[in-house]
Amino acid sequence: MGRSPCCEKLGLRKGTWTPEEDQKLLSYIEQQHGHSSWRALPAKAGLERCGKSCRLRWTNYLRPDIKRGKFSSQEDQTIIQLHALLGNRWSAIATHLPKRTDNEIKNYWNTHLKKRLTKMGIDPSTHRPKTNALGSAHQKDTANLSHMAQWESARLEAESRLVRESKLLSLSTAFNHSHLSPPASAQLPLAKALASPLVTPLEPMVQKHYFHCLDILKAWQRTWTTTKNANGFFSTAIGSLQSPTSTLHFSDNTFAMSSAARLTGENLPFNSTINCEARDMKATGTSTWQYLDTPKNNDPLAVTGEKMESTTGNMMQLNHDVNVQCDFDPVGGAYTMEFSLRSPGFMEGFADADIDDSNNNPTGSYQSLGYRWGGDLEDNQKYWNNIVNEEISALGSPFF
DNA sequence: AACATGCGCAACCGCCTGCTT
DNA sequence: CAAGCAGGCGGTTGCGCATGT
Repeated sequence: MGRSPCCEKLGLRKGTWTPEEDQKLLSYIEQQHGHSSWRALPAKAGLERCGKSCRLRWTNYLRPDIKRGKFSSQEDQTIIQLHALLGNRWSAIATHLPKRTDNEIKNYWNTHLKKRLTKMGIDPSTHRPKTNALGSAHQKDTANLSHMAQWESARLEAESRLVRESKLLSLSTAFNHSHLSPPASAQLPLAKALASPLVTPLEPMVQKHYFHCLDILKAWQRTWTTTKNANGFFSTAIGSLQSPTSTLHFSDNTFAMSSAARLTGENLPFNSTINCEARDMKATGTSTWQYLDTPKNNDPLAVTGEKMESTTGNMMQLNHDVNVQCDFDPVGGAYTMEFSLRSPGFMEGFADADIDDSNNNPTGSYQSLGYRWGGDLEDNQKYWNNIVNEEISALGSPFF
């Protein structure tokens, strides 16, 4: 059906706004009537503009809660990471950068960040290193970004799961909301949930999806480091972990989401034991090890996983063994391994791995030190508040 | 000094979704 | 149920300014 442009009416001004026009619009909205109806606003405010133009001018420029000026390096990083995760969903990205508009972020991406990534040898659309154009040293420099880009696949999986969950939920009374009638919620785009302004209360179920997504972001923003000690053991851990700031409890088992914790390094374990510890939750599912990169000699891998089940409880011990076997010579092989857990709530993992590769039959252990999963709204709200207060570096997960 | 080129960004355009009638 | 309206979103344009020749 579409909608005809509202500026086609004769006599309506277009182009750059004058200070006088700005003042009229500002004065009308702030001191008189707000902006309940953009279409009716221009005439009432004495502006020869269409309502759409007024709305854009207000939201992108005149609104008092807009931060203008140079983007900080932290904002740069956030935009790049979010773009890798969300693509060109500028409104969704803007919700994670307080006081920045989607239009400003979009412009900044197109004029600065895109070029910067290109210079670094990163394809700005895929966030992967451009192939065949880089030396190994450069590849190392950009490995982290490549690693980040791998989370995109995890995100897509999570998003598709969210859509499936939404479909199921839409059949229940839980989704009885005017904005989410069954046919609409069955196609609930995650981006819509993300794009919802925080000042507008989200429908509770959508809030859960929203905060789960933030959890993904949080996990994704961590960096993994792998070091090898003097005894020939590799130790892999997530960096910058802090003490918990709140206690989470898991109140329902509605959602099935996955977390993915990745280990990156060289000559990582071939026979591994995974010990998972969780609390206040019921976790069922299958964990898998997966080589994300092709081993050096392209030998096939034999990966086995065991189904795990646990019970609920205040303090639950979840022991789970996974064997990862491969039959290629590990020497010189560099690859990435993925360990994923699926649970009723979102989990993000923290793990430590000790791998002994000092003999010809390398073994090692991979021990999870804690998980954080989707909890109730209040706790997640605290978490979100911390993010918007730019305190992400001081955040930690409850059980780390 | 004059012109060309590049850049940044505000603003526009067209499409989409959801709501109302 | 269809049509129209309002607002939101992402892609694109074009103006103004800075820089280069």
